[in-house]
Amino acid sequence: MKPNCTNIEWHGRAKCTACEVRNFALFSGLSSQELDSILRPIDNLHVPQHAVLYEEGASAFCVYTLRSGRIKLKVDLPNGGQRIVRLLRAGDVVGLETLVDDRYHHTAIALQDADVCRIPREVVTQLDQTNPGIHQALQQRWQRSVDQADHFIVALSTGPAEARMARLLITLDCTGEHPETIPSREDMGALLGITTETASRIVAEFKRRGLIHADKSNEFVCDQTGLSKLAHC
Amino acid sequence: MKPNCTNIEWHGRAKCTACEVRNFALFSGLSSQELDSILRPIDNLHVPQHAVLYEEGASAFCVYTLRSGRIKLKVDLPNGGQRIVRLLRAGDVVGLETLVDDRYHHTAIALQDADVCRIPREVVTQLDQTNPGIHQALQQRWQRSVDQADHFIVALSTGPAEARMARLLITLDCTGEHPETIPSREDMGALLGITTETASRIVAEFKRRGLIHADKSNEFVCDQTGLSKLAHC
DNA sequence: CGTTATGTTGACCTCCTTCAAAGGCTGTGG
DNA sequence: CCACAGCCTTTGAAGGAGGTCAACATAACG
Repeated sequence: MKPNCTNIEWHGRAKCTACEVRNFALFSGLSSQELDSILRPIDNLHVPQHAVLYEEGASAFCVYTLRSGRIKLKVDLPNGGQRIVRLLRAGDVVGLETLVDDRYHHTAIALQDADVCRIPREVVTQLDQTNPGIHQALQQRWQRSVDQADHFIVALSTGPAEARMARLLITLDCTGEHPETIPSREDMGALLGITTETASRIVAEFKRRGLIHADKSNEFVCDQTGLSKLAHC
Repeated sequence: MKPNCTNIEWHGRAKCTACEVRNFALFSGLSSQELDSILRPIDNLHVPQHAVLYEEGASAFCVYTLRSGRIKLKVDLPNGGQRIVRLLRAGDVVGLETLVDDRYHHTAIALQDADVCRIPREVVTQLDQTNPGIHQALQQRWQRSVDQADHFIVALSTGPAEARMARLLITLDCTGEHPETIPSREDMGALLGITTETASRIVAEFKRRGLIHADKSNEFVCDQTGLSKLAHC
């Protein structure tokens, strides 16, 4: 997790003004001028796979925008296990609770190598007050969190394990054009509220039925239509 | 569901300025003057038990503040069943998605007779722009929705059914001082992602073990400490 | 007082967990 | 380059938890 933007050497620094995240992320409503004046305290971090971005209960000073990669938000259970409550991808905001609470509510871990923009709380709150566009964008981000959480309840925590797994794979959206890295069986279990073994069994069975094709080491493609039949049960 | 505030006859109309909701709800940052100028378009509705406040997918023009009673947010499943994704009580805001979307994302139904304040979207958005206090309050409401959704994932959709039920009863917070109306077994099933029968079995078993005492018709009190032992499994 | 929802209980069977072991992949050191 | 360790995945067998279907009890209601 090494800083980038604050390092003048970093070639990506200049790209921030033309950052691809601008198009869908928090700052889409800003002019280049405004963007420049804010950019200084914002830092670009690389989060290697399995690295912890922040820990549940830790002091929260920053919000993050996910530029690439995938991040999971998990909560530790009293019995030693863990439950994943959110799965974030490029364009999602991480750690919004920073704006109203001084502690993070989850532990954020990179599922794959990820790039994030670290934004101090004050930057966001200030922009929020001065710029109506940001304000609207923030509300949308918040609602998106709610919608994603609801999806975890309705789609990933309801019904038999096989249907949940099918819905998870659909959620991951791994078509031929967009092959994705398949999560570990342990993570899939924590996502669906089932054991690692059951997750393994179901994935293995899906492979046998031809619903999943594991291309390379851990890239995979899946039959969306076939899966959606199972999802409706 | 009959309007109150707009009916000049209604005696509760005057109470709005001294509304007990003011203390914890959306308008806690407002002066009496400001409050008065806005109050006109706001209406107080009574929602009888089992009545539908709004339906999933319906056009969303209003946000609601829950003054009393309890409201469930549910989603219909493709197989005919249903999943409850939120349980709201006095002070909670209902239908926040109105501010960023023109459709409601859930169906809102009163578990018990409820009183709500109906607030047109424009009132909230306008206040949000002019009054920083409202702005902060709104963000907190939004985060609260996220936290409640997360609680449904972590506490009510994780682990064996008995532990989930124990956590649900703890969440309902029915001590001796605050006896609560126990939800129907069907609703408990939809809350926990289990069948009505299993919900019934567990509740009956809890009664036998003395963890729940059903006082009156459907008021009940429960042994919080006894339940929390089961919750940790 | 019959009729209809809602709660309770039983029997059976499926699904999932648990415990255990074997196979595969990766990295490391000899 | 091979051997070995460590981790993850896969698979098996057994037991338990929860689903399903059905009967019955109880409460609510006209």
